[in-house]
Amino acid sequence: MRIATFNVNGIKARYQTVSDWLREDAPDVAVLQEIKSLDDAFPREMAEDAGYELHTHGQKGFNGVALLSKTPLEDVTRGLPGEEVDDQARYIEGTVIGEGGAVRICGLYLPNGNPAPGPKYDYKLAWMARLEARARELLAAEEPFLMCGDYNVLPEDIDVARPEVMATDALMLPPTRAAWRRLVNLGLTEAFRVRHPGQPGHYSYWDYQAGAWDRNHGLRIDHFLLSPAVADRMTACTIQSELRGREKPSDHVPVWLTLDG
DNA sequence: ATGGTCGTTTAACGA
Repeated sequence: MRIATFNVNGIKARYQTVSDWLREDAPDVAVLQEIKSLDDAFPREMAEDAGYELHTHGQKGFNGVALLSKTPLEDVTRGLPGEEVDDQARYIEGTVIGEGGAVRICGLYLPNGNPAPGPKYDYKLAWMARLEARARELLAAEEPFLMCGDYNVLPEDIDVARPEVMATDALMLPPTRAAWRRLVNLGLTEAFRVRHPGQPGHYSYWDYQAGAWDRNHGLRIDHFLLSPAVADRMTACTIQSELRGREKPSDHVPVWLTLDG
C-alpha cells in the first residue's frame, strides 16, 4: 500500500497538477492539506474521475484537509479532539483496510504559529498537545495508525537549508521541537528520517520567494509518524521533489510511504 | 538591508 501526503496550497489553483498526479502516481491513499475550499466547493469529479473516494474537512479560504482513497475508508471523523470550539479545519481521520490489515490514517495540517511569541504560537503549541493526546489514545487502543501531513515543524537542523535564518521561527523554536519530541517519544517512528538517517538536503517545501527552489533553500516539514505495528510494515519513504520544478507547483511536494501489504 | 511570491478573494491576510 502506497500513501502520499501533499499540501496542495489551494485545490482550485492546483486542479491540473493534482489531477495529473493522481493519474500518474496513483497513491492508494492521498492525504491533502490546505485545500482552501469549502466541502461543497471541492471539485469532487477530480477525485472521482481518477477512481478515488473523497472525504473533505474544509473551510472558506484557509486551511482544509482531505482524504482520497482507492478503497472505501471506514469511520471517517473530522476535527482534532480536545477543544470544544475549533473553527480551523486542520484534521481528519479514516481507516483503510489493506492486505496487511487495517491502518488508521490521521491527516493533519498543524498550525504555522508565526509570529512567535504571540497568540498564534500559543494556538500551535496547544494544538500539538491535543495531537499528542490523540496519539496516546490510539496507542492505548493498540490501533495501528499513522499521522501524516504538514506538521510545520523542523525536527532537526539538517531539515532546513539555513538554520541560522530560521532560529526564531515558530517552525523550529525550542518549545516546538520539545512538543515534537514528546510526540515521537511516545514510541512513534518518523518514517523519512529513519529510512534516510543523517542525510541533509532533503526538503518537502520551498518558498515561492527569492528563488528558494533554484537554490535548494528548503524545509522538511511534511512528515509521517508511524505507530509500532505500522513501522514494522514500512518498506520505503520518499520525497517527490521533482514535482516542485513543474509548471504551477504547490510550494510543498508529496511525501510517500510504502507499507508491506 | 530590503524585498521578493503565491492563493483566496477583491483588501488584506496567511504562509
